[in-house]
Amino acid sequence: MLNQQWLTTFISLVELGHFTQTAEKLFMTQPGVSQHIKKLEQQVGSALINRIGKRFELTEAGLAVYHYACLMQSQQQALLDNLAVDTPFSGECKIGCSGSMASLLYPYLLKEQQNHPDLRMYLEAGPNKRIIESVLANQLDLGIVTQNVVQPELVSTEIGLQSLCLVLPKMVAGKPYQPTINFESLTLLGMIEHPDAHYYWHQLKAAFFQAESAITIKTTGYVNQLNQILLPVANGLGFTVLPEFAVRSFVQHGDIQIAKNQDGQALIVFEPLYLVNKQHRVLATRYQNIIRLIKSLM
Amino acid sequence: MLNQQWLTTFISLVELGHFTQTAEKLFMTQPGVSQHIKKLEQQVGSALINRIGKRFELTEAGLAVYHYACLMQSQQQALLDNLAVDTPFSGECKIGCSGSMASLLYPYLLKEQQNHPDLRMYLEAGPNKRIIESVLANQLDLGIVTQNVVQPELVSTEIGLQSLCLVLPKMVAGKPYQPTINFESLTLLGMIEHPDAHYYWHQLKAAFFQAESAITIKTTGYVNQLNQILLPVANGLGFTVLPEFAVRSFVQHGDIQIAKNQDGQALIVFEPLYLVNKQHRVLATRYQNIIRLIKSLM
DNA sequence: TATTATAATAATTTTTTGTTATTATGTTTT
DNA sequence: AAAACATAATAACAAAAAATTATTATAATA
Repeated sequence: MLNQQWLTTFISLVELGHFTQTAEKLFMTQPGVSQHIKKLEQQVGSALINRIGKRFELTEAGLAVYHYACLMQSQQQALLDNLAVDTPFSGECKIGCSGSMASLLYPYLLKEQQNHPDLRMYLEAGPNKRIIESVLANQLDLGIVTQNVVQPELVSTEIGLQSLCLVLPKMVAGKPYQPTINFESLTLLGMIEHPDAHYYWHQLKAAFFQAESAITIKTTGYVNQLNQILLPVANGLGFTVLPEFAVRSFVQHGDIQIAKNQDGQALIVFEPLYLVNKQHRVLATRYQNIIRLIKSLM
Repeated sequence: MLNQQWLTTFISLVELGHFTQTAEKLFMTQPGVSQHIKKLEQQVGSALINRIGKRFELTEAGLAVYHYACLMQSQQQALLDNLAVDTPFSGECKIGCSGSMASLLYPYLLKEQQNHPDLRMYLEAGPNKRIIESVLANQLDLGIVTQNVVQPELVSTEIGLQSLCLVLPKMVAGKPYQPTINFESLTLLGMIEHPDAHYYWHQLKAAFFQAESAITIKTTGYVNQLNQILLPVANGLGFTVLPEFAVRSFVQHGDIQIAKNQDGQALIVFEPLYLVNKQHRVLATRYQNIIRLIKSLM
């Protein structure tokens, strides 16, 4: 790797055009400057300056290295400036959660960013598994998941409950569809899949259809855009399982309904939400505020 | 400045997660790795890793420094790759010339770039003086000027002649304008200025109006966009002086005419064009081709 | 619990870097 | 044109930095 100190010397030399003056400016001796340049030329593998008597002219390579050196210097300054601060309202917040959680959370995060323009929100929606992997790989600092992770590298804190409900069409093939369903009718209707559908369905099945747990349900569609998952349901093409707040924000609310069991009780299960972060990475101060915001929303 | 070698060690450490393995990979000993990290932390001014027993976790600063180090490495690779090659058909060509010359030259330069996609043409139009300054400051490698520069830092080679002509409107205030002019009629008409107008006018005056050289001509307009200089002339608002090829490429050719003297001879002066570059900077190979192209156009 | 593996520390050697003194060669001044 | 001055290269030496070896403490693992 190119020696940065030599690059610094080279910058001064180019700008002053003078070995002795460069030495004075950098509190070193003139032979030191000569040495730095010579070594830099060796490292780079080509002449940087063209010596004309006691003056010199930059070579093609010299000009390129000069520009490079200037770039390095400014980038390093930027790095050091960044490292110095750990303020509560600036910096990048890298968070991951499910798609439905993202659509709930993102507006609030953006509002936060508007209030504090030096914050930069980076929100990634994905399934539990990928979020956990990303947190482990330092690509995300904070994850919101529905599983209580047991890995020793991670800490998880319960922050609240989310209610999952089974969403049905109001009409199927032109006829009203009964909200008081049984497992067989679901089997006939089929499921609209989405990234978390399998996991959500598993939760619901465990709560309400323990007996039939072995039977698999046919899939009648797949979308991974949250705001489009309920469209096929509204069109009578299948049922799906989603968090309640995601269902409430659906526009064509009249075309869907939440399933009930024989007693008229809504088919809803509550599942805990966990905040996940790496055990030994101290979260930056700015996350305290974000965590408070997330908790207040649950 | 951050020591690049230490950064390299840090990159390996982060990626391998292991001091001993890092040492092996970089052909050094394990205490050396420990030393590098310690020194880097001192230089940066904050801890880069959080030591948990024999394992470690990156800190906020550590992650930032890791990203920085990766960036440095790729940028340096890019630099060294660039330095290695001096091929005739790749690299940046930084050339300066007058606006009119630019409009003649640019299409050919672009054609050259299309034939050799690794070439990058950077053409700057400006007055002689600025071109010479830019060449001196290494912002341009090659200049085309109309003055035979005498500075010892520069070399200039004559490459041809350019013909300057005095352009008049066909009509002024609804009446045909006589192309056989004298100095007085020009004085009445006024001049449309552009960046090189003064210098061009000086040349023409010296050739045809030596007696009246002290008299100044009023200015009736100014544009620095070459393709718009002749518009006010076409509208009868003034005369101007331009290279002949720039006049020929003007669209509303019917609205302008080239001045003649009493003998019916066109008022044209030839002025030499010079290629200028720095004496002690060896031009990259790619310029040989460009110079050949320029000469062929003259 | 014993064994193995890993990283930190201290002491020493090696390498690198910087300085002084000197020389050769340009620049400027008279 | 000659003398005075200034500048950069070189060589020899001193100082500082970095790498290694040997050792120890401690964590991970069988």
